[in-house]
Order: sequence, then C-alpha cells, then structure tokens
Amino acid sequence: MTDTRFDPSTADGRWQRAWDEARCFEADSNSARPKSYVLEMFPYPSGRIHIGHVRNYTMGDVLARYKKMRGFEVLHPMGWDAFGMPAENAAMEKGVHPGGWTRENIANMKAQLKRIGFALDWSREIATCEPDYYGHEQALFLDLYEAGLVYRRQSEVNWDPVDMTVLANEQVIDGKGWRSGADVEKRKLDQWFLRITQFADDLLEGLGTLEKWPDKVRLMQENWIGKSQGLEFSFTLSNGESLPVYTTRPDTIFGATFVAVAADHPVARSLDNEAARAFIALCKKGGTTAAELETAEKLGFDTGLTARHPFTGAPLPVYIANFVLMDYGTGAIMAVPGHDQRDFEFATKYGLPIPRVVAADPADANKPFGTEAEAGDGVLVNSDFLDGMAVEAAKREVIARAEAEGWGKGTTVWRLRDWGVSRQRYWGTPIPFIHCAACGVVPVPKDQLPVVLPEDVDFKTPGNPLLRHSTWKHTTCPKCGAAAERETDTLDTFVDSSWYFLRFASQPADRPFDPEEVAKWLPVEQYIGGIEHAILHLLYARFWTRALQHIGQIDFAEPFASLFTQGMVTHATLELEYEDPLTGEKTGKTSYLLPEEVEWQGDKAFWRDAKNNLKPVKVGRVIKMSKSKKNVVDPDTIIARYGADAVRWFMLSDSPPERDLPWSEAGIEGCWRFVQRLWRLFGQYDGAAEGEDKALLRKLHQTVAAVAEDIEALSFNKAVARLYELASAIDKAALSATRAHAIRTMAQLVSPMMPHLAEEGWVAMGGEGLVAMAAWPAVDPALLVEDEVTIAVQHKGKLRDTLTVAKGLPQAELEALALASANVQRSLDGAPVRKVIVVPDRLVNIVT
RNA sequence: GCGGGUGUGGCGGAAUGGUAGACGCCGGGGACUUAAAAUCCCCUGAGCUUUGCUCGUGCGGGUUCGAGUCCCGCCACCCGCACCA
Repeated sequence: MTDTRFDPSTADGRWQRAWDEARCFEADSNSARPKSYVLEMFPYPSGRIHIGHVRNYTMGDVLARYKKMRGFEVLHPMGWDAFGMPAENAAMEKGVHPGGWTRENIANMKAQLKRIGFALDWSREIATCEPDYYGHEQALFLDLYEAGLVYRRQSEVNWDPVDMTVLANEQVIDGKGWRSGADVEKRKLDQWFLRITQFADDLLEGLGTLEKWPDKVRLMQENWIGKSQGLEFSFTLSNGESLPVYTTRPDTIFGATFVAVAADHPVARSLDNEAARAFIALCKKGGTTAAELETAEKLGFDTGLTARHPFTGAPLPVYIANFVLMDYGTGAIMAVPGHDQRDFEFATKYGLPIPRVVAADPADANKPFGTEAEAGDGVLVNSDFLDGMAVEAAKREVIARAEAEGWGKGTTVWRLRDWGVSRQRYWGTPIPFIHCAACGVVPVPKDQLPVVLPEDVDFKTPGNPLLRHSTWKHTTCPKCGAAAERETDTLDTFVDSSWYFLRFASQPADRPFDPEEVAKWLPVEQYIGGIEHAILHLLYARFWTRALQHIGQIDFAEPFASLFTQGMVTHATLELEYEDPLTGEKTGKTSYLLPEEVEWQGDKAFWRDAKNNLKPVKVGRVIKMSKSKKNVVDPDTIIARYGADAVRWFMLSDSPPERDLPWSEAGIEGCWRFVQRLWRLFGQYDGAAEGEDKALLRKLHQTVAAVAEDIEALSFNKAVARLYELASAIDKAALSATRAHAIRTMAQLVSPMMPHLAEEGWVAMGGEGLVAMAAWPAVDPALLVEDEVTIAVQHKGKLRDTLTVAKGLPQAELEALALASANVQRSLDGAPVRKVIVVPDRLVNIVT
C-alpha cells in the first residue's frame, strides 16, 4: 500500500461524486427499515456559508451517517430560509434584485456545502422564496383563516418619519432610524395576526412531553408563555367611569398607592388636555421593544383623576406611565411600590408613599425599605383582614372577597401575545387577501394561488415596492367582481420556517404535503440549531404544527421529538494600530485583521507589512465571529488548505457541542496531523497478519461501544477523544490479526466524522462497496468488562495510595489490603481507626 | 430591567457524590536527518523541607466519611426579550 500523504484536494471530490452517483443519501420512504429524520435548522442564504453553519451541519451529518450505518432509513434534507430583509438591503445598497441576489447566494452556498461532503438528500431541496413553496404556505394560511386562527387588528410598528417606512427592531438604534438617523415613532397599523394564544395552555402542557429537549429551552418557553393567576377588577374613577385593571399580586392590594395606565389607553387618550397630549407624544418616541421600555427611565403624567380603592375607599391618583404595556392584561395596573420594582422607582421619582404590606416576619411590619422593592415571599402586614396570612393564602382570600362582593374575579392571564405576521416589505410571502370596498377583506380563492410576487420592482425609493407597483395590487374582488386591491403586507419569515420540515417529507405539486408521507417521517427525530432560536422559531413551529393538527391535516402536535442547541464558533479579535506613513508614529487608529492575515509566535500575533517588517497585533477578547470584527474564517479557504475531513474533525473536537468553540490555527493543524496519522495507520493494514491481541481487542470493542454511545448522546468531543486513544493503542500494538482488524474497523468508526478519508482507507484495505453504506461494527459485550480494577485508598478524605485488585473483591479483603498499605500506615501514624467506608471496585476511605 | 445559561492547568476540555486535570493544543527535552520539514519517544497544575506533603475546579458560606458535582448568598461573561434570522 501507498506511503504517500492523504490528498484531500483529489480524494474529497472523488468520493463526493461517488456518493452522488450511488444516490446514497436519498431517502426512500418506501423502505422497510426503521426511519430516522435528522434535521438542522436551514440557513438564511446570506451569500457564504459561515463556520457556524459548518459546525451545525457537521453534527447533524455525523448523526445521519451513523444512523445509516445502524440500519436506519435516514432523511437528512437541506433547504433555504430565503425570504427576509438582507435581500432588500442588498437591493438598496447594490442595486441588485432581491430574487437574483438570493438565488445566486443559494447556488454559491450549495456548492460550498457539497465541498464539505455532507450526506444530504438534495433531491428534496426547497427554497422558501419560490412560488412552489410559498404558494402552499398561502393555502395553509387560508386554511387557518377558515379555522378562525387568523385575524386583523391594529398594532404598533416602528415608524421612520424621514424614510417613510416601517423599521425592524434591529434597524432602530438608540431610538433612531439606522439609515435616516431620525427619531423613530410608534405608529398603529392594521395588521394580520395568528391566534397562538388559543393554544397557550396546550403549548405549555406540551412542554412536559418533550423529554428530549434541553430543560433550559423548556423553561424559557414556559416563562415566555407566562401563565399567571391573578385578579381582574375595576376601579371607579372620580369622573364616574370604570377602569379595569389586572394584577398578579392581589394580596398586596392594601399597598396600592396609585393607578397607572398605558399611554395609548382609552383613559389617557380621552384627556382633553394639552400637557397630557404632549406626554403621550413623548411616550410614542423610541422603539417598541420590551428591553427598551423596561430600561427606559420611568416617566408619568398625573391625569388629575383618582380611583377609589375597593376596600379602603381611599382616592388613588391615576397616572399615565410609560412602563405600562397596553398589550398585557388590561393596559392598566394598580401600583404597589413596596413590592414591585417598577412601581417602586416610579413612586420614588414622583414622591408617592411606599407602604409595606408584606414582611419576612410580622415584627418587621414597619421596617423601612432600602433602595429596592421587596417582591419576595412573606407574611401580610398593614392589610386589615389579610394581616398574618401567607402571600398565597392572601391572594386566594382577596380573589374570593372580590368575587363574593361582585367587583372582580380571579383570572388566568398569559404573557404570550398573538403572533403578528404582517410585514410591510416586498421580499416575503404575499398574504393572500383582497381588499374590496364593498365586501371588505376577502380571501384569494385557492384555485388562484399562488399569489406571485412581481419581479419588476425597484428599491430606489424607500417604502414597500408592492405599494408602488403600477399593476400588481390592482385586481378584482373574488366575491363581487368589482375593482379591488391586493393586500400588500407579506408574511413574517418565521411562518416560512414553521412548516418547512413537513415539506421536506413530501413535495406534491398540488398540496403543501402528503399526510401519509408526513406520518411516515415525522416527528423529526433529532433537530439541531442555535440556542438563539430557543423561543420564537421553536414556539412558532410548535404552534403551527398544533394548528394543522387542530384542522385535521396531521395527527401529531410536536414536530421535534429531540432538540439540541449547539454553541457558537468564536475567535479573538485582532487589531493593528496604524502608523503615520511619514513619521512612523502611532496614530491611535486601529483596524481589524482577518485571522489569516496574522502570523503567530506562541501566543503573540504579528502582521507582516509590505516591507516585510513584523508589526505587533493586539489580540482581543474571544467572541462570536462577525464580519464587522473580521474575526471570521472562511470555510472554503480552510477546506482548500486542509480538506473537508480535517475541518469536520475540528468542528467535533475538544469543545462540547452545546458550548462555544474557539477557532484556532493550531487546532486545525492538529486535526490535519491526525488525518495524516490515520492515513499512515491505514497503510499499515496487513490482511495476512496472524495472532490474537486480547488487550487490543478489548480496547477496540470498548471504543466501538463508547463511540456509539457518545454519538447518540451528541457528545462528539468524547467520541473524538476515544478515537485518539484507540489510534494510540493500535500504534503501540505489535503486529497481529487483531491489529489489522482494528485498523480496518477504525475506518468504519471514523466514517461518520471523516467520510472521505474513511472511504479512501476502506477501498485501500479491500473493503467492499462504500464504507458510508457499511454496517456499524458489532460489539461483543463480554469484551467490555475489565477483570482488574484500581481502587483508591483515602485517609481523611485524601488519596494516600491505589491498589490494583481483581474485580469484585469482597469488602473485608479490600479493607485489609488498604490498611496494610505502607502509605496508609504512615499517614495514620498510629491513630485509631474509627470507621472504614468501602465502595466495592472503587475506593476505601479510612476515617480516624 | 426581566427570563435562561456558563465559569476546572498557559489554552479547549474530561470526571454515575468516590483517584480532579482523560484526550487534544501550546511549551520543554530527546531520536531520526548534511540540514530542514514531516514523523516518533519522554516531560508538562502550583508550591514545598520531594520514598512524600500542602494547596488547587469564578468568590464566600454550608451539607457529607468524601463536593468540580448537592444547598444558600455573591461576581463575571454569554443568549433571548415578540419586525434580525
């Protein structure tokens, strides 16, 4: 066999073509094998595959290839989350068409993915921006409309008054539009909503069945749904009107010292008062995000109205407050400054009283507050009939009294809000409705779908091109035939990603999916993606699946049986300080460098200038790779240099997959060396060698079992460590039939991770067919157990000695051996033994 | 601000409440070579009075024969917050 180096530049492409020709990775839904659906979150086609994608898809690929070797019929598809803002930004900045830009990006990224050797079923590829995808989405949207799950109402958006356009939250920077720099305003528009709140309880309950989801994601979703029990009641205002409020802390009702309403609350808007209008206008400034609202300084406006306290009859001042949300509860609150931080800050600012009604101990009833509210548990004080009660009992008591006296009732309130899906943008799925002056809002008949986006649009003027288009929106009413206008809002791209996993299972031309095929493949056995999707995407996909179940199109509620959230790929930032070209002095200005532009000497980085001088480079913090910081590596560059397998191996090594992975030149070099080391090992395969090596055989079987276990647990870093150990054991072993067998088995074991090298070695060692199609090696359980164990001997909890003994040695013998140890005797130094703890096959701890 | 997570040698990390630091990287020493690259072997948490002892898993407490692991209180960093995907 050859002793030259493994050459990925020729081998990678050769095997990628071989897999394509054998159509290895096309899923056959008629197969009798057990099925396994492995899915990674599909990418946005930004133009280039990011190293984070490589990590994500390598993990899924290892699992998919492994499952195939274990005899499963594997569905491992790939597609493109192809609608969204970046395409429109590119159109505005570079004058390209969003569709052309997106499709070109898809072609580039697909070629990149192919070069990494992923075992993907490209015959099922989808792009959400094509009418043969989004047309079916429009049909599903109409189905949900018929089921009463779609409605329209007014909702706030970020409005840029200079660009005359709606801004996304990320386009609002410090309350100003990112392009215009103008102060952003909140503006109300008629928008489309999905009734996700109808499934709130169900989505919450369903979390309990998702045993293979990370606890943290389930907890985040639970908190997001935010089920709370509270009291809804109405204050009578001094003008005679009634003001409904909702509180989750009815127990603290005697601590209420004021009432606050949202800026867009009817009570606020009805004030005939210049100062009030000015204050409401002030509240309209700034963005719409929760983070912004909650960190902004608490501001209020005294309406002059008072509200009558339901128990004491005291008049409480009514404020308009910028921290009260119209979307949650009733848009009005009873404020209890002692026991709510926001109310506390507000009361402090406006000099309102802060009484204590909950104390850790009844004796602390008049203990003053520090600089913060106390939201914790305790006993009610200063609260009339509630005094002495625990918080929970007091909540029940107040609700019971309110209900008995008829002025309020116990209510369940959800933090979860309905899903606003309207986007005032071009590059998205057109919402299939028509506005008719006579008939109102009319759905587009299904036989007229898809409503296709016009291609002839321009982005020279700001705003939605669909609104400006000369013909597109003009149509006729499907009901009365009169002239009418199309809806110009498009759907949130989260809608596109809420059902793509169904379309992968089957792609009929006349329907969104074939229910029988979906039943065969779904739910997804393993879903892999970033933690940043823990709430929105995953909750919306769960909702959409439930909605389809609700209308009888599918018969399961949860799309993803098992979820894994992987960490990011990170790298230090590299900064070079400019020097004045004439004087050579530092200018204080710096620029970021790409990792490939620096040279390392130990942990110091340098940049080589045009005159071949080395300039020191400042190595910054290790952070998520981002284009703006230039701390990125391009998958194509490193694959060209090291081959796909070394890159794949790096993605799996060292860092646990759920944690961040710091990219390093030294690390990828190490992976490259291991690729070559395995290649040399394959070269040592000798099919004619004789003799058994029991120790190596044991190590081999232990490794096969452990690697299988690690891959199934997605603990790739541990599997990698095991394979390093096995490689070292084989290296050290003398020539034998066992050694040859182990070398050949190694090709199978690394095949999910380094498939090109594995194929090349497999064929060189006379393996039949493709190793990608070979079976996973069998394990002999008898070879997994060791017959000797090492026992730790401790005295005073510290290690004093170790003993190597036969497995299963009785406790009394272990104890005797431990006490006989010279190290133990020296440590004991004659002290009397009080107690000996023996854990069989593990340790002996002597207590004195 | 609210919700969630993470923290172990110079670095990435391993460790069913039971020998902390597996495995890899970096570094040091050696072999091979005219030389280099490549490769192979050995060493590599800190300190000390070095057959061994002490300290050591972000910080401060606690439970336990025994704590990286369990409990309480902090600190730092990361993710999400509903129109980025």
